[in-house]
Order: sequence, then structure tokens, then C-alpha cells
Amino acid sequence: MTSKLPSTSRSLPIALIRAREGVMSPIRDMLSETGITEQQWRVLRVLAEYGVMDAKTLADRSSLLFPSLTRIAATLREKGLVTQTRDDQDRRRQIIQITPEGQQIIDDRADQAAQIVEGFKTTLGVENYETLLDFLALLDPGSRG
Amino acid sequence: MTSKLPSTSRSLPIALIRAREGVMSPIRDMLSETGITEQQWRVLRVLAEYGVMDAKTLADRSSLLFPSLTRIAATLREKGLVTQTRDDQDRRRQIIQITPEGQQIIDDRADQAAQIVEGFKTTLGVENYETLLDFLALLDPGSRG
DNA sequence: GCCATCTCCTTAACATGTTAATTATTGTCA
DNA sequence: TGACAATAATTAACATGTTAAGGAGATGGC
Repeated sequence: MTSKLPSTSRSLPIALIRAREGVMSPIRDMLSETGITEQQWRVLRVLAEYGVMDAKTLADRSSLLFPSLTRIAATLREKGLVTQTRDDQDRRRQIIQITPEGQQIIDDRADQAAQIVEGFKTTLGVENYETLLDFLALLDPGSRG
Repeated sequence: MTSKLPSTSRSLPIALIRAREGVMSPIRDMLSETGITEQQWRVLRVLAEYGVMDAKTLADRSSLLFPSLTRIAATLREKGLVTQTRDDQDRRRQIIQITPEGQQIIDDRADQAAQIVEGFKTTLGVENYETLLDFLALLDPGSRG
């Protein structure tokens, strides 16, 4: 088979990068006032949604590699937005929990973030938006059978 | 308006990250043998497709921020995969060109990379694949009206 | 020509992505 | 039990993402 590469203007990886940049740009603008990064925001959101959990689960749910999460957790601890304690049953595990201060950041920005998302739903149309999420899930090996 | 954030399991930014990871993982595996990174590959591909160009255009077409491109170009120069010369007409501009060694890397892996892409087309179906690219373009402010 | 301004590029500083090595703890099985 | 494998987390090293600042060259109005 002598297939040829698609033009970079029609490349899936590049399209994913550009779409991500388009989506994250207004979110980053919103977060710039809070002093936390996009990834720190993501970790706090997962903790707010699911509650306390161990670091490995948190990394998975936040779509972060473990070394990244280790650093981000340290930063969030310094900011007083999460606490980290060792699990007594399995002393390898670190249990991470959001603090009231961390929860406050989520609460303060949830509406604004939701409106940004609504804007993209409007851009694509609600039906296309859901279809897009389905297609993206198919590209994620973690959500395929 | 008291909108609520979508669950992180149905979050567009996270879905984009996970999809990108799913797509790039096999490409990174392929590139690991060559000693170049995903971004260096992207730069070489753009240069191979469009030919010689200035650094700003290269950054745009590669979807890289300028500071990143500066570093990547330096790395590729050290590897002997590109050359960089100052533009005589506009001495602010840096002209970047792929070398035969750089072109060889593209040529050696083009078929393999194309087959990886074909795999995703099969996963989604050709029609859905094209629809996905269209949706992603709508999220990219650089390609909207 | 001169100055303000803009553009292209580089550098710096910090955060994250990525892979590999290391440590501490737990689980397994002969 | 004791050796060995597996797991959770950290650390290290290097590349990139991101924002801000700075340097060099071009541009336009006066």
C-alpha cells in the first residue's frame, strides 16, 4: 500500500490541536483572573464533582499523567485549594480532597464557564455538539470497548 | 442565568484532550524510533508540503506558538534536518528550509503515518471522519469567518 | 531625516507533557 | 516466611505550552 499523508490543513491531529486551542482560549481568559491554570481548574472540577479520591483515580479522571498530577497537587496544596493525606489502609495511596477555598473557586466561576460551553453549543448546534462528543469518544482508547 | 457545568465525563475540553491522546499515541510510538518529537514531525511535514517559508508562517501552519517554534527550529538545526537563514529583503525574517535528511525522515515514515490515519477513518467511518474535521474547524477561530 | 509604532524573532520564567528511573508499599506464591 | 512481581507515588530530565519582556529591523507620518 502506497498511501500518502493528508495535507496538514486536513490533518486530524492538527485539527484537534486547533479546536482545543479555540475552546480553551476563552476559558484561559476567564481563569487568568483567578491565578490558576487550565489543568488546576480541571483537577478542582473533578474533585468538586466526585469528591475525595486517591491520586491515581484523580489523574485518570482529569486526563493528566501521573507526574503532572504530582506537581499540580503540590501547587494546589500550597495555594490551600486541596489537602493531601496518606491512606491508612493502603499506605502507598495519597488521598486528595478539595478545600472550601477550592470549592469556592469552582462555585464562583461555574456559571461563567457554563456559558462559554453554551456558546460552543450554539456555534455547532446542540445536535452536532453531541455528535462531536460521540466521535471524540471513539478516538479515545480509554472509552472504547 | 444559573447554568451548571457539564459533568467532566461529558466536557468538551477533556474530550478533545483524550481524543488527541488517542490519536497521537500510535504516532508517538512510530516516532520514538526516529528520535524526533511529535511537534518536530509536524514542522517537518509542513515544510515538506509547502516548501521554504519564514518562521512566522511556519509557526501558523504548524499550529505552534512562536516561542515554541524558535526552540524547535534550533533543535532541528542541530539535528541537521532544517536550515535557517536571514531574509535579505526583510532582515527581521528567518527563512527555514527542510534538508534532504529531514525530507528523508518524512519519506521513510509517510506510508506508516498514513496507515495510522486510515485506521481512525475506519474506526469512525469515512463520512463521520470528514464530519468530525468539519466540526473541529468550527471550533477553531482561525478558520471561522 | 526623525520619531513613534509596528512587526519578526528571541529570550526568560514558570507550568505541563512525556518517558524513564527510583522509592515505598502491597500482593503472590513456592 | 522470603524472594519476587506488581502497584502507587515521586523525582529527574528534557521538550513543549504559555505569557511577558526585550532587541532588531521595517514603516508611516511629519
